[in-house]
Amino acid sequence: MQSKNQLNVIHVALKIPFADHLDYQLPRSLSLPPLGARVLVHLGRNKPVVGVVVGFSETSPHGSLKPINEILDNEAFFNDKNLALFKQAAKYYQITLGEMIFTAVPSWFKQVHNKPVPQQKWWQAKSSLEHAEQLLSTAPKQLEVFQYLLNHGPITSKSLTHLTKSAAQVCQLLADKGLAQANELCLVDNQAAIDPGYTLTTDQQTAWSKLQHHDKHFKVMLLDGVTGSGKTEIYIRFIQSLLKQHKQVLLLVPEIGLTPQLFHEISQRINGQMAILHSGLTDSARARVWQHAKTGKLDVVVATRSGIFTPFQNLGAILIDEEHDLSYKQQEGVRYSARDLAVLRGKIEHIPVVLGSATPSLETFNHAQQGQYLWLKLRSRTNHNPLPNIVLQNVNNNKPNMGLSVKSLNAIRLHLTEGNQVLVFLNRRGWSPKLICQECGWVAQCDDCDVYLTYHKHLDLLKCHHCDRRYLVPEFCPACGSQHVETMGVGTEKIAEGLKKNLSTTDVVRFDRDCVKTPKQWQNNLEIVRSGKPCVIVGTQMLSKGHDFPLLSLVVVVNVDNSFFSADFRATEYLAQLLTQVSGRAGRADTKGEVIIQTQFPEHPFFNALFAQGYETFAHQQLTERIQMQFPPATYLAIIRAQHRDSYMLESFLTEMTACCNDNQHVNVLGPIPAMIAKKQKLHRMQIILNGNQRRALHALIRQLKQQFNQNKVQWFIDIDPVSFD
DNA sequence: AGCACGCCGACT
DNA sequence: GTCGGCGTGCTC
Repeated sequence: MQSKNQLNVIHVALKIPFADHLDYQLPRSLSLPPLGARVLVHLGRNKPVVGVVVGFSETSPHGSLKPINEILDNEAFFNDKNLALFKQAAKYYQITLGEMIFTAVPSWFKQVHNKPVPQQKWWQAKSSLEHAEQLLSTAPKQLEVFQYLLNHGPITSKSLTHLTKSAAQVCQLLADKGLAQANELCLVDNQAAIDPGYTLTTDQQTAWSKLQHHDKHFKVMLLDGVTGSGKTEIYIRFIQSLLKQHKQVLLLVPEIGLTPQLFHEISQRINGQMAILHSGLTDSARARVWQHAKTGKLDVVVATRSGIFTPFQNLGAILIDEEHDLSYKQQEGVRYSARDLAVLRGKIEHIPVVLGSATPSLETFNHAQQGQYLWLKLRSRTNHNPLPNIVLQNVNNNKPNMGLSVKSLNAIRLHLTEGNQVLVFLNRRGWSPKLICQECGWVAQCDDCDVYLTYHKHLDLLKCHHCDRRYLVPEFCPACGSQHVETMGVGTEKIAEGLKKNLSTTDVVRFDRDCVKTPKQWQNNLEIVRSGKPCVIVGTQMLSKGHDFPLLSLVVVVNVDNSFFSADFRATEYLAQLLTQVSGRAGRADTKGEVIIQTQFPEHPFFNALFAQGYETFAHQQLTERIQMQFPPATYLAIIRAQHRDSYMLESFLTEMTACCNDNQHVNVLGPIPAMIAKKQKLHRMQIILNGNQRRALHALIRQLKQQFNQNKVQWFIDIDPVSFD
């Protein structure tokens, strides 16, 4: 079959950092694999690995080529648009094509054995109860399962194990009798969608009609709506209209915790197959979603960050909820931004991209203001809840005790007696973030990291929040021998204990990484809150987004002042987003909500800018400032990060690298400077910050550096469009 | 990245 | 005498 001129050299992308692809020879025994198919090849000494076909040629510049061992897909695993996304993303983030592809793929598809993805069986009753009762009069267990299927199906047999351990077998028996039916997907009844018959607000109507004009081509739209303005309703209508055109929809959400809520809300309103995709799933579950999205069996996928790479047969739109959220940026390995890749993917697939937020990032805000993105504003609240009353509480003349001032405590008491719930927000877990010697000023630090240790009272230990190393509390100051070593500052543990002491009759529910480690603990905590009795919720970042607590009428924010001294130029943007999001949680239909912010600087212009004029005006001011100061989004940023156990080696290496950048016309170079955490797990960390007003020049410089410094003495990597300096 | 080869220090 | 540290170099 193969003639002389045939393309027998196959370009295979592999998970390697030094080349986009390696060349392999197609043996005569195999037919030409399609572009985008996975193949099995050997790499190095004799290691079988999975690669992806990304090109063909007649000849190769390399000497003797190894053969393709096996073709794993008869049809393309990735279509042209998928490959285009990977190629452009790899180029943008300055990594190899293979690295990009293989950070996206569920590991099931990287396994050399190429077994089919294990399927799930969703069982459903297929007969009437009367008929089943006749047939199963002598099989009570089967009848019980049948009844359960009738009321709760479709369901997996795994979710039936509370009825019988052999649920899978019982289901099969029912199927044999024609009483039940299994499907590989959770088939939704096509008539089941509920139409609550909402009337859209004027804002919603305007947004919705504009949105409909852009449902068949590439267009980025910012759905800019305050909390309670009905963004979800717009998402749902958009999804419905796309499903009618037999298109698929990808909806990205920031955190795992949010997926079930939104999933549920949407699933009730649409006729179609939905799936959730997030890092908490098993690998085979993730692979299953990929497979069904790829073959077009799924209509809607609700996913977190990595879901942006899900292959679809006929993708119609990408929606990104809470687009400003930092969790869309991967902070290790390939540092991609799912939000930015969504825009890229929209362009490649010729489909609309909807970015939703009550507090858009300045990057997105900028695009909207310049008209590159279509700006859809929702300014009125559908629930007509009045906006909360915001109180800036000066803690200088109102000293907090256990983190909360007397005024705050009184307010909390008042709201509780009115039968409401209260949220105390504090971005710091543990008892106190510092252990300090009162005489010489020594502060307990981690031996392996350059950070202070946090005291945890329930453990009576000092903990490093960066490497998790634990230390005993010293009885004497190791520096001067003094006995006056005391904790300083406040964390969630202390706040919660202070509240318990002061409000002995009320439940205090704590949400932080120490208390909520598993989904079950989340659930337990949620149940207490959802039960509706008055309680105080103490939480960190974990709580700022997502879960709706309908009975919340007061939010107390503790310790926001750090942001005013942060070295991160985005700190005030983040604080504004956080305060706006958190404030949106306070207030009910019948009670006006209240937000108390404990601060030493109530006169700070930040508060006035944000609260007197609102987020939009605030963002506008910030943007003007950024442009003046030549910071993103007016310019483009990249960070070169490096770490080494020898601080001298590290610094001299980066100094050499900086010298190569200094004569660049278009890029400003800052560094080498220590990373914000200058030492982590025994490794010193430094960085070079590159800031340029031309993306091309910045990328060209980085490409040059990669070529020039491709040694392996000092580990370094590039972070394009960094969002944090950690 | 992963893996092999290779050359020097502290252990049965 | 070996085990094992990590420096160096290669992968089509």
